[in-house]
Amino acid sequence: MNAMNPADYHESDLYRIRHSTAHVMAAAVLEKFPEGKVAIGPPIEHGFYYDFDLPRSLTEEDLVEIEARMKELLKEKHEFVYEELSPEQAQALFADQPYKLELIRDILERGTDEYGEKTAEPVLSIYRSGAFVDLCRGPHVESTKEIPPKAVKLLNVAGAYWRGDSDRPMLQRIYGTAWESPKELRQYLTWLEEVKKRDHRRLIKDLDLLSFHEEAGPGLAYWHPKGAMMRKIIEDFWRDKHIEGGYDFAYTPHIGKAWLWEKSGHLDFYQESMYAAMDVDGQDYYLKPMNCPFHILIYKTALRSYRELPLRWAELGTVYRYEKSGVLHGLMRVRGFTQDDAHIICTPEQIEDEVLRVLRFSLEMLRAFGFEEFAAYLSTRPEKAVGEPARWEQAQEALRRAIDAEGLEYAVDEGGGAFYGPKIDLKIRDALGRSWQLTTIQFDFNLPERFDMTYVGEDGAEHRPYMVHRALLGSLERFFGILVEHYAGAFPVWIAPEQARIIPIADRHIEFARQVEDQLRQAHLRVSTDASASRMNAKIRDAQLQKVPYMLVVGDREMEAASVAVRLRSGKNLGAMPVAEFIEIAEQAVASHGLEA
RNA sequence: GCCGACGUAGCUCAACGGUUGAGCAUCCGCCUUGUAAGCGGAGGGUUGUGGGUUCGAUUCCCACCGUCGGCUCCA
Repeated sequence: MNAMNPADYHESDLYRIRHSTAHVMAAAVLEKFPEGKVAIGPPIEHGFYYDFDLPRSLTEEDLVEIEARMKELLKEKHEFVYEELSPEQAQALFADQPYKLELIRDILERGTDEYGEKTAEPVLSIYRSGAFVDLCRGPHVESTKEIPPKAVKLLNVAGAYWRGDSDRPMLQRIYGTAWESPKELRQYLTWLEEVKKRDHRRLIKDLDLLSFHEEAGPGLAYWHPKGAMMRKIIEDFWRDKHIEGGYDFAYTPHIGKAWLWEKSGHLDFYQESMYAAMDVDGQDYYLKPMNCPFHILIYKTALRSYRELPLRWAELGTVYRYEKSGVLHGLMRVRGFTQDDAHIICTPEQIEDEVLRVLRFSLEMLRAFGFEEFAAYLSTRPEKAVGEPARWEQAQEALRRAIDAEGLEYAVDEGGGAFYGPKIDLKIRDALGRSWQLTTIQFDFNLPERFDMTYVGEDGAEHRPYMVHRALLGSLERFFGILVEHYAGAFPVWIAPEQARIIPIADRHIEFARQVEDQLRQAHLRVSTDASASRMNAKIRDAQLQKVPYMLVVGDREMEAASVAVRLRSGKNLGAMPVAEFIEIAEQAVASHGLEA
């Protein structure tokens, strides 16, 4: 399911098919609910949707019915006929469609199309197909005969605000998908099943990695021993890399007085997403939503010289944010999480080198975890911003040059930066072709000002340092969830919580199995022996389901030869080999960060 | 936060206006096994929580909590 680039997609036949299918769906819905109001219905990445204002909530059965009716309509082979209208004609045609009237007003007054995008000149165009007519800029297929009915499927219903505005009415959105052929639809549905199979919320349960507890608070993750082992491995690797990368570490508290958050501005801007204050000896304390103010306090414990810059301070800092209940999603969106945070404090002259260094560092880190495809996003100065324009300019240039130096493809989000500074975000593509934002590298012209951070320059005067926040993996929880889905739980050997499982065939082999286990443990492999009463086949099945990379079967023959019969979770059987040889193979896999071999 | 759906044993799911069932897992036996489930037995749920309707609710209604699909949001 690799995505086309947006411009190509917009011009494609597939786009037309989906856009037209959305119209056919709207036609079917209006037949069923003649009093229904229609909003907008664009193509999206893997299909289309259409928003409706209907007299009642749609059910699963409605969807089945609507889909069946759509297929009939498609078979009737309606032409899509384009027409341009005068404002009066358009208003008359859509007199009982308030959402369309609003769109017409916008097209005329704001020069935008029905999706709110700017257009060259306002044109009120419609497409007729059968009895259905919709305000629409197109493009569409010539006729519904271009849409194979068996390549169309409705997927689900969800609520969606009119114009995406939470102050406006909630509409019902029907999501559907459409393809050029039934075969492509089947492939897409298979892909959706694969997505579901890899869902980290399922896998963290099946693999006994983490849990959540309703009784103890939503959005708060509990790391079980196996998940904790993996996290430890990730953290150890992360720390070692940071030492090599010239970072120092900090540890800071989890709570701080209101003063800190007033000073940082968090209470002004983000209070609604902070956990409520707790009263301690008559003072308000808050759980930290970010680590930066703490690092700044450390910075300010000394008069800093330009000679000690750049400072690079990293912390796996656990923060708490009160995310709205409806947005929590497994490990991907939680209320308590650990950022792989760092702050770089440097002089203006150093900024370019530092940015490039971070970017390279990030790519190296992400590659180590098996991600190979990256895309960069540069977000620049918004209308409302703090900090001198010259600094913004310099920072943006530094970011741009770093991206160029690494040869990354990137998109610019003009005016998309935070009010306090420009940033680069890096997205990775996972094994299913989905992209996830991980790394963020953000300038901050706000906090150094608010906390009056300074350093003494060569000239003996005080200067304001640059400060860059960066998180490479983002949050450990979320990164973990992404890793789980990327590998479908079959982690590379170096990360796998259990690298090898020894499977004695009969009880008389258990003692030998323990000896082997001990040898492997001495070689720093994570290993266990399945001494249960089950048969070998059941033990293998169990290890397979737990996605253990190496299964070492030991029976009479192995005991005789002091060997292990190595089975990989891929199903491949390497046969018997001396224990030392297996250790070598496993160590090789660990060192290469690869899968079992 | 908003719209909709859902919440039954550790897990996956079934059933029902009238004293909840299965598979897997667990425990106990028997079997001692050669590359994805050997066989038998036992234990385990005041059906998310709190109200209401009813002779009677797990089932119907309301509220709350949580989960799921989205929307808004994501410093």
